[in-house]
Amino acid sequence: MDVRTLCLGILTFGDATGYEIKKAFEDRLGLLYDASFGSIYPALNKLTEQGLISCREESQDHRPDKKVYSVTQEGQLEFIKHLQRKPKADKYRSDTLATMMFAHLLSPGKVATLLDNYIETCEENIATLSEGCDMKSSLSEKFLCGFGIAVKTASINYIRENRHLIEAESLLADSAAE
Amino acid sequence: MDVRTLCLGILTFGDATGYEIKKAFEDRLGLLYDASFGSIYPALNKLTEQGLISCREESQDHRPDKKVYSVTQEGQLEFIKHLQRKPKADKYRSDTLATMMFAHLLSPGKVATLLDNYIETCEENIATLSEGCDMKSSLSEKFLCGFGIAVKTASINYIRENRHLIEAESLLADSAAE
DNA sequence: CTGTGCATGTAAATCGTTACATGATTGC
DNA sequence: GCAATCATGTAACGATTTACATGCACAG
Repeated sequence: MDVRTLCLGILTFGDATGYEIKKAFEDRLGLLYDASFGSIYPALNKLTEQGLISCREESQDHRPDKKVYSVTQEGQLEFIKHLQRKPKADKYRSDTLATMMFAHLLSPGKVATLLDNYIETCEENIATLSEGCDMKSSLSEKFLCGFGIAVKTASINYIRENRHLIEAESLLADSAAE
Repeated sequence: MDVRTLCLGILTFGDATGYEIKKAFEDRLGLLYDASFGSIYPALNKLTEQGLISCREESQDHRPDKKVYSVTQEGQLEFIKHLQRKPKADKYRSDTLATMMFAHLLSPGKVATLLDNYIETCEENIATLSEGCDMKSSLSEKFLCGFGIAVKTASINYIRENRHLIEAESLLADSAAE
């Protein structure tokens, strides 16, 4: 799903400014998708052009003016139509795991450190998600949060139980290099 | 990791043509990364320009000529240097899961179908990975394969146990719409 | 007085896919 | 005869990030 579509979707939860949409990306979809201002603002302009959202300007005291966006009927319909499409396959990108494919080029110490750091990051993710999970209002947010926790927990367990495989590969290459 | 770097890495396993590198992406990294010819061939040309790989042309009987690439010493060093860098955070992109965030706009039937299909896809992934896992020669490949299986298995279990959350959200919105 | 939060935007650069272009061989 | 596999490449297009540009308010 591209930023444009996701912005439209986020606005179905209620009116918001570009700035708030950025936060919604972090809060609601942080696990899956993110977007920078450089993609959000142009996306909002395009959606407005297309009549899928509307915009009203509000001036504030002690704050910069803001543009509050709302979904139009066409926008809501367009988004629902988009949701009917066959979802694309998941994609899991991991620099660390990719690096592990080249364990034959790394020292056993480096491999161990990478795996330790990876586990640590997963644990931090779980902590953040657990914290957030209770605060979330909607069931779907709890669902996604829990999904993240489940996947990260499984990742940690797998690595703890199988890191010897990758560490062996590195050792092997290391001794061969002598 | 970008395609250029990954091509360099794949070549550390042995010489290969662009075509074979494409297959290596599928075989070794299919779970994590993929690349099209449109990115591989230009990457190989650039790496050659930079002197990180070298190229020899081989003509074949009954087959088109091919260009076989090898990593140079500089290339190997450059790649190892790249591996030392702090790996970027993992990113899990899922259209299906993102769609679930908008369950309030979907019929309960649609949500159920999406989840069923998602589980089915995960099961297919697991089957493919299990099959492949035995055939893999290197320990690191087995490790990655196993990782995929572990994550997908955890995903399925989580969804089976928690799909009621998301299905409730959809039902709620559905009844409110009446 | 410095960083953080609020608030919006543009332009350049990066990275990648898709589609096109070409062409032989092998298996069904 | 048609699809698949082998084999290489370019060009158009799309999406997104990064860096830049601006500016006020509040807390430590």
